[in-house]
Amino acid sequence: MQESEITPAERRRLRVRGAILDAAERVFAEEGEAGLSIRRIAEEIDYSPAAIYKYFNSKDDLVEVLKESFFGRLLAIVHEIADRNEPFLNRARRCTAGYVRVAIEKPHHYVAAFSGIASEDAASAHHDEGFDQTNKGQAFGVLTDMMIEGIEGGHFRADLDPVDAAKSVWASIHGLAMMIAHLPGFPATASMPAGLDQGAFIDFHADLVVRSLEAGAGGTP
Amino acid sequence: MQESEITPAERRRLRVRGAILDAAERVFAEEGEAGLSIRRIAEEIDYSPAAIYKYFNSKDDLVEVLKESFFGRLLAIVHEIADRNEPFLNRARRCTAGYVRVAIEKPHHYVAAFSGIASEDAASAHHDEGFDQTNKGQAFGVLTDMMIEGIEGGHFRADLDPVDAAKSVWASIHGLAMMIAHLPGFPATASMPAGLDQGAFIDFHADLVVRSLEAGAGGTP
DNA sequence: TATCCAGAGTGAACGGTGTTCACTAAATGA
DNA sequence: TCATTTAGTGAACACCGTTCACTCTGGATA
Repeated sequence: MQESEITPAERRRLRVRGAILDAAERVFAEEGEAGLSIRRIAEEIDYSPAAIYKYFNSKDDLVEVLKESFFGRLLAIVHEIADRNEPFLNRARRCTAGYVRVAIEKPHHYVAAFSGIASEDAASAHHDEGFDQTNKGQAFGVLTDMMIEGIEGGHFRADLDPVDAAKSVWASIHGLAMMIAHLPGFPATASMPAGLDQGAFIDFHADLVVRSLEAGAGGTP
Repeated sequence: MQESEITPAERRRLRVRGAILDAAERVFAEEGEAGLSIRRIAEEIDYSPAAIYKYFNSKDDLVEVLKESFFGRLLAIVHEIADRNEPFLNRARRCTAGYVRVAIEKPHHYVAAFSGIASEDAASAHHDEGFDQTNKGQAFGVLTDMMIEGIEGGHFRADLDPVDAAKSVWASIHGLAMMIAHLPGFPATASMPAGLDQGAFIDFHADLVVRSLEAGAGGTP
């Protein structure tokens, strides 16, 4: 027990667990949470539905793993962009646009990652994890750091609170990501007049979001 | 048959239909789409589950009515604010903040109104309704009109395309509404550092969103 | 008034869901 | 070799949306 070796049994277990997650990931990406069922996963990997419960306590737990790993990837990419060697405002724009682009690569994942959050958030608070321990907390940290850099560098308004500004920026780009995830093809949609295509619109939106923070803008006197 | 009088039978039918919608509305507001079941509605109004199907073709149809009526109310209130006699920038800020406030009054409704949209949007296009005939199209129209007014009045950057600007603004406020709907209490959340309270944050966000459009800001040269 | 029928309302069923539980069989440790 | 854990199973439970054959009744018609 105190050996840190990985036994063949453990390796087997990990492989089956991986197969379950792979199958789930595949179905989820294509058909979303609605199309994903325990029986479907079981069928896909030639096990009985009950077997899944030897590896996950519930369907929610399983889906939680998918969401966390997706969000982790999103975080990593945004982080990578944020650390590039580029003029600040370019980086800021690329970060916001990049967030949206990665988010909408797997619309079902992105939507789901925010849908079941209420309980999860309460749960993580209960587990005494600080806000910077969760994936969402880390994503938020990247954003806040960028605000601080922008304000201290004189790019952004000096009277901005970095935390509130970060939340506002997140809300704005989250909104675009959700719009695209829910109505695929947005901003080119049947219920709206045409305009920029999707790629250009993402950049346009990112530009506006960053611009709202810049020093020298109008606003309340 | 050609009489336009309302017969007692029709009145009865309308009353039962209303009772179904009332019960559904009540459950939906409290527990969301997950907690709403045909059997639950039937129980609530002392009918059998099968009876519901004499009034609605499917659960989706029923929920669609709830969503449409909520979105109609949201539209009406934003419209009302947009038409007030106030300085333009104030109106713009109040509109965006008002949208968020009304949206989060019934979080489940707001989320649902955007969740099942993909098919609905395709369906409405198929039915040859122009984009200004749908509730969403109308809401969008209000926003676009405001952009045009702002640009022509010299409040907003002259090089903005009103349609794209309206979409961007909508995305930004939609994002905040979704954030609050999904994580109740946002921006005061376990996974984020504290800052402005919810009411103040909505105004702050609205201010930033409007500011991003204002003439005289920085931005790409 | 007697008759007919459209339509409201029902109970039982179908196929689907997540989940549990008693059970077998195989692998592991002593 | 024996005991104990553990992977895996099939059947069942309680729910879900939906359908269907059925009864009953209110109102129009002959």
